[in-house]
Amino acid sequence: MQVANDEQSEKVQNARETGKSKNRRHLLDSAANAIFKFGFRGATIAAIQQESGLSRGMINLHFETKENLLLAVAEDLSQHYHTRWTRAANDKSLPAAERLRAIIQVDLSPEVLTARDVAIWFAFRSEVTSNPEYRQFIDSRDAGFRETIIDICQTLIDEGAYENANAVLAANSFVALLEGMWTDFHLHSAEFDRQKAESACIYVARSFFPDHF
Amino acid sequence: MQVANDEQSEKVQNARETGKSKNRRHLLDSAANAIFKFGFRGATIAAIQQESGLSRGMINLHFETKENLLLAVAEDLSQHYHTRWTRAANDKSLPAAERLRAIIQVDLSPEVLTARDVAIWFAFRSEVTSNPEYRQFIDSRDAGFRETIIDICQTLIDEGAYENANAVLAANSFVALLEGMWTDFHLHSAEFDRQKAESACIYVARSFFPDHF
DNA sequence: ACAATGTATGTACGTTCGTTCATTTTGTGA
DNA sequence: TCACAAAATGAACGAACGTACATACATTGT
Repeated sequence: MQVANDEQSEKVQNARETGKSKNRRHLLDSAANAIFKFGFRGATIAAIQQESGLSRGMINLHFETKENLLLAVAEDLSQHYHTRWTRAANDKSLPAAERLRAIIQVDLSPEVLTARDVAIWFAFRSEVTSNPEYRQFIDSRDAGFRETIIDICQTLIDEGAYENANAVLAANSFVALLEGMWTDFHLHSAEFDRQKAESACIYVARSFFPDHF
Repeated sequence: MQVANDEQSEKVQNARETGKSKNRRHLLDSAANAIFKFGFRGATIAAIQQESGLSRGMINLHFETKENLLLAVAEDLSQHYHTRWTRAANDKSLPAAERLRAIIQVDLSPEVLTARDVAIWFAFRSEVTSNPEYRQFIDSRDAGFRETIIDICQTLIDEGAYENANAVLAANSFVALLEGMWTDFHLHSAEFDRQKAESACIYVARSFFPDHF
């Protein structure tokens, strides 16, 4: 979350404002760490405060309520992921096959697929049925992501003139495949091998589009 | 000589014993419902008690602690899933391709893939990093599952003499694919279509093993 | 330099948490 | 039938929860 200044173009932050936004940022990280270390249930005000090293009242000063802080963590995570995959997917100079490869690589990169962040994804997703407010943030692979993959698959099918191919089915498979890799990483992060995961994804891509991969 | 048959062999349940185990079973379901309705954090003693209609002390009587009850819920869920997929996978009379199809179908069936159970899977998985005791139960697709899929894939590769095929990569893809379908179902249960999900899985299977699917 | 204003602190408060346990109810065996 | 034991109950407890708020500190504009 960016600091909302009066003037959108200029960032004339005084020492006071920079200090405040710095603490806000620090609280987001501390809350994320607390969720990772102690789980959703263990991420209490006391735990987050101890993690941050700041004072107890800080959370309510910056976020009013603890729930608002958690929502801000989810939003932060969502934005972080969104900027990464769109950066990889929207490089129109690359051919479709390379864009698909780039999306896969980003999804499995140490920048996106971290033990902490994936644990937090799971935490919010676990309560999405009981707390619908989380939905807007946890649905990282939203309609836009899926549609992008569909477009790429359709392009590849057209380029390769593959018979009996189906862009929607192929795209759904890819989305599920990537989700499943995240799950595997979350549950077996010690044995997880990013290279093998990528190989499996490319293996699927080659099966779908043998002339491209 | 006297045969010691009185103990352990038969379960002559009293009305008292049946009543107790009935309440235990009821508490497991009530706890599961509470997790589904209110999330892991909202599944308090009070919530579970209200859900069950039983008295407050019941939980501690049957499970000592609330955490034990949660562990029992995880164990119950794990066993339920395990019996289902093994039943589908171990029918040796079926050819390998049909066994793979059966596993896919079970995984996506209304018996296994329910909104409540998947939400509970996510709940326990979300805290597996902070509470290692959960690991033994939440790893539904354990080594046995993966190895079974690998075996099936290897059999199919041998049967079809597919070139450039790799059983491990194919199996990892299938496991991730099924996990991803669960995630999709969890996040978009309203729009989720079991038939389309199965079609996507079969689409992958056909891409891997065109002579079999 | 100095009010004014925004930021930071930590104690205090009411609520809710999980657990305990004295009591009541129910089923069992003699 | 009756003494006994197991099962079930719910009020009571200390601990931990999130929040409110009086206070202290730091930065700003004049």
